Order: sequence, then structure tokens, then C-alpha cells
Amino acid sequence: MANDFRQSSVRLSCYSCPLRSMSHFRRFSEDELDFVARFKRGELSTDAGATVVVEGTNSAHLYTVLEGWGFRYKILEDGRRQILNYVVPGDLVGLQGALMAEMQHSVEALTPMTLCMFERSRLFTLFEKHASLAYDLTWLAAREESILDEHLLSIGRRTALERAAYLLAFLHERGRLTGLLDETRRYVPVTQTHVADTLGLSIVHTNKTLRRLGDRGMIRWLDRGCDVLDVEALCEVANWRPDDALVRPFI
Amino acid sequence: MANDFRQSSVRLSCYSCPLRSMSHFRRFSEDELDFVARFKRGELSTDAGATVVVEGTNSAHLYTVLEGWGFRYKILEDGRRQILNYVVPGDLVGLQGALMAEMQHSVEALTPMTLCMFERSRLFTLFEKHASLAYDLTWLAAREESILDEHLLSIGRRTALERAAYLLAFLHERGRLTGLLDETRRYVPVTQTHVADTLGLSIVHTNKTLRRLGDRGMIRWLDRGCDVLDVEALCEVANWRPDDALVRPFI
DNA sequence: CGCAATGTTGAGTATATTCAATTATCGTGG
DNA sequence: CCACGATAATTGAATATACTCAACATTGCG
Repeated sequence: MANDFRQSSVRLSCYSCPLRSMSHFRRFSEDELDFVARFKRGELSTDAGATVVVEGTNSAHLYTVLEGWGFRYKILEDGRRQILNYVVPGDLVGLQGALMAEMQHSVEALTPMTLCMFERSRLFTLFEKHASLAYDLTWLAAREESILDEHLLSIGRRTALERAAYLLAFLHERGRLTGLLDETRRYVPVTQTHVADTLGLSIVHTNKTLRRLGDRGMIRWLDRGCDVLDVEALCEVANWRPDDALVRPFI
Repeated sequence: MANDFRQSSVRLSCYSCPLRSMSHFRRFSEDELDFVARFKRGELSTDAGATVVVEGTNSAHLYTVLEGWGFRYKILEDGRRQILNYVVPGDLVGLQGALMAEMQHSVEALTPMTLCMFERSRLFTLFEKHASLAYDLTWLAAREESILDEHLLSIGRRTALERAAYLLAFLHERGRLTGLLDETRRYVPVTQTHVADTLGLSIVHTNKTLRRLGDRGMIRWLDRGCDVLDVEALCEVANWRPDDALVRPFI
């Protein structure tokens, strides 16, 4: 439950970064790759359940997710928790802390994770020397913003069933694009408590709502997660279409 | 109700921009100011109720708010609307459209507004020539993200009363920092429908909730808006503290 | 003046929460 | 190996919260 970090034994070189070979991420020039390789300062491996970033602190580091699922959240004083968004390979973790005074949210691993670590103090150099990478950073921030917009629409105006359908379709899509899910691996690793804390519902009502999606054959709930059986149907219920941007930046 | 744009007769020079004299916004170097002055392509003046940006379109422009209040929103096919955030002087409008394929939300004016217009096509030049301004752009995107995080926490996990208190404290704080509100002008220009669509509540329930805040002497509802009488008390109810960052970037 | 938008209120209904109890699964230690 | 506790999922019942419907008051504007 507490922080549980392992020092990775094998360290990946940016030159052979497995994410770069995926069609979903944009190609780098040799120049950009050289810079990022020098920007990188290490790797962080965590167990499932580990807290990677703590609200109110200010880490000297900035991360990119290499492997695994995680989530960002905030809690109120009395313990009420709201999950803000999920992180998957290619996502930045800790940009806020790098730009502002301190982190305004925490990040926890859903599965074992590997993160690529960068020196916060060298971020401004990136802006000075590599406009294209700076542009990508802003792109990533703008995309996070548009995801949060959709989440707000969901929690604020969709019904419980629509919200649940949206969330699972959304997670399935993110997992699919980043190589975490495919035709055979369709297991989204969240508990019903995570779903409840994302949708702004109680666990009991979340359970009943997920059951309804299961009854309609759209998902199959297993222990600590579910298989997404029919993404199209989920999108239909939620009245949502995934963003069809083909390539995305990645630092 | 429809788009209603006026061509401004008097056009402000960036060198005498009224926002720059405010302590809330960071100072520019002469170099930066020169660039922004050339980046600027015009001004947009709108009436209250005008739609400045339409979801699904892709304007050739990017804006900075100079005067007035506005809001960003999304709607579902059947008309359900969710207000995502409010815009005040110094806020960027249309960054998403400038970076991604198209706008994922609309923007509407709450009061008459003046916006400073920039050429989208020249955005990349900003990244190439002015790292400090690019950094500011990313900072603004990250801050928008952290505001949306707080909104999500609010809609997802706060009670109706807490949500309403948070929203009014939040709007009052934003207005105060950007010169829209002060000791004498404390009128926040939103209808109860706007509040409802921001908080994810019905108008009827919003009305009853606002009345409770009024009964406790924290606000006084007027026609199409309210006076915020006791921000401290609102913050207390919401269990929220405004961000105490002193200066912020502004392009 | 009359319409349109906004704000208000009460009543009945629907949705979602809390409380409480039960089952299943997994890993740990005896 | 099995008992045990911890976490997760499930279910029913009572209650609270929020929504819809409907009617009416108020204001500003053409």
C-alpha cells in the first residue's frame, strides 16, 4: 500500500524505446532523440497500488509512463476521493509539479508500472533548444484538457448508465492505442471502487449500474476488472465517439 | 443570441495593454513584447450572449481575453449542456483548436467581451523564437488542467451546497485577480441556469441550493447574477482554498 | 402591452445513498 | 493443508437527495 519502488535492473535506452516503434506515437528526428536520451535520468518501477506522486509535494522529476496503468486523483479532507483521469504508456506524469509550485493531485499505480524519469530542472532547456518537443508538451497538456472536458460532461450531465459506458469505452480505447489491450487481452484493471470514484457514484449504485451493462452483454465483470466485449455498444449508450487522431507526440 | 461581432473602433497596442499594468500578470521583456505585438492580428468585440467559438469548427485564430466574462461548454445531442470553465481577462481561448484538429468545446460571452486575436499559423514561430512565451503557454494549459481537476472533484464528490459555494468562491477569486471585481463591484454575471449547468444540477435544485447560501448571508442573488458577500465563508463550506500563485503568465 | 427569459415554489417521483449483511477470492501464517 | 483476515463484489431495505412537472411572479425589452 505504501510507496514501494524498485530500482529497475535493465534500463532501456531511448534509442530502443519500445513505444517509439508503435504507430500511435510520432517519429522523432535524430536530433530530438539525442536530446531526450540525455534528458532522461533513470527509470522508476512500481508495484500495483504504489503511490507515484503525492498531492502537495514537489518532486524534482517529471515522468513518462512506459508500461502499465495508473490513475490521478484528489481527495477531500474527510476522505472523499475523485479519480480525475487514468495514465497509460506515453502519458506525462508530474508536468504540473514541474511548472507550478507543487502537485495538485496524486498518482497511483493500478498495475505494476515502469516510468521514464526526467530532470525537472532541465525542462526549460527543452523549451530553449527544441521547439518541436516544447510544442509536443503543450499538445499533451491540451489533450489532457480535452479529456477532462469530456469527463466533466460525463459526470455533470450523463446518467449513471451512460457514464459507466463512457468510462469503459474510454479506458478500452486508451488501452488499445497504447498497446495495453488487444483482441486477446481485453481486461481493464480497475475495481468497482475505482469506477465509483471516477463516476462520482457510490459503490453500491456503481455495482448495480455495471451489472446492467453486463446484462446487456457489453462487458463481463471479473475480479478486479472487466473484459470489454462490445465497445461499439458502449459508445452508443454513452453517445460518445473516441478521438480519431492517428498519431500523438510523446516525450 | 447568434454570433454578433463588432469591429472595434479603438484598437489597443500591446505596448499599452491595460492587463500588463496589473500586478497579477508577469512582466514582459522588450523582446517578448515586440514579438507579441507583431503576433497580434486584431481585436474582437462581442455582445453578451455571443458565441465566440463553436465546437467542431477550426478557427484560424487564437485569442486572449482582454475584457469581460465568458464560459466554455459542451453539449450532448439531446441538448444537455455542461459548462466546463469560465474565461476571464488573460485567459487563452482556442488553444486546443490551434494545436489539434478542431475545437472540442464552444465558448460564449457572459458579458460584452473584447478579445485579442492571434494568427494560428504563426504559433509555431512563437515556439521557435520565444521559449519563454512557449513556456508560458504550457503553464497556462497546465493551470487550466488543474482548475478542471478541481471542478471534477467538485461535481463528483462535493454535495450540492458545497459545489455551489465552491463555484461562487472560485468565480469571485478569478474576477478579483483579473480586475473584474473589487470591493465595490462584486457582481458575478451568471444566471441560475449557468450555475446549474456548471454544477451538474437541475435549475430547480440549484435555485433551492443558492437560496440556502443566501439565507446564510454568503451571497445575495440579484437579477442575472449575484453579489458575493462572504468569500471566506464560501471557501469554508466548500473546503477549498484558492491557489495563491501571485503572478501568472499572459500572452 | 405582451412576449421572452429568469427566478420561485410546492408536490410527486425517480435516482442514488447509506446501512447492513452476505459471498467470493486471495494471500499469509500457523 | 486450512483457518484467518483483508479486499472485492453483491444484494435488499430504508432513507436522502435531486429531478420533473406545473404553476406563478418578476423583469426587461420591442
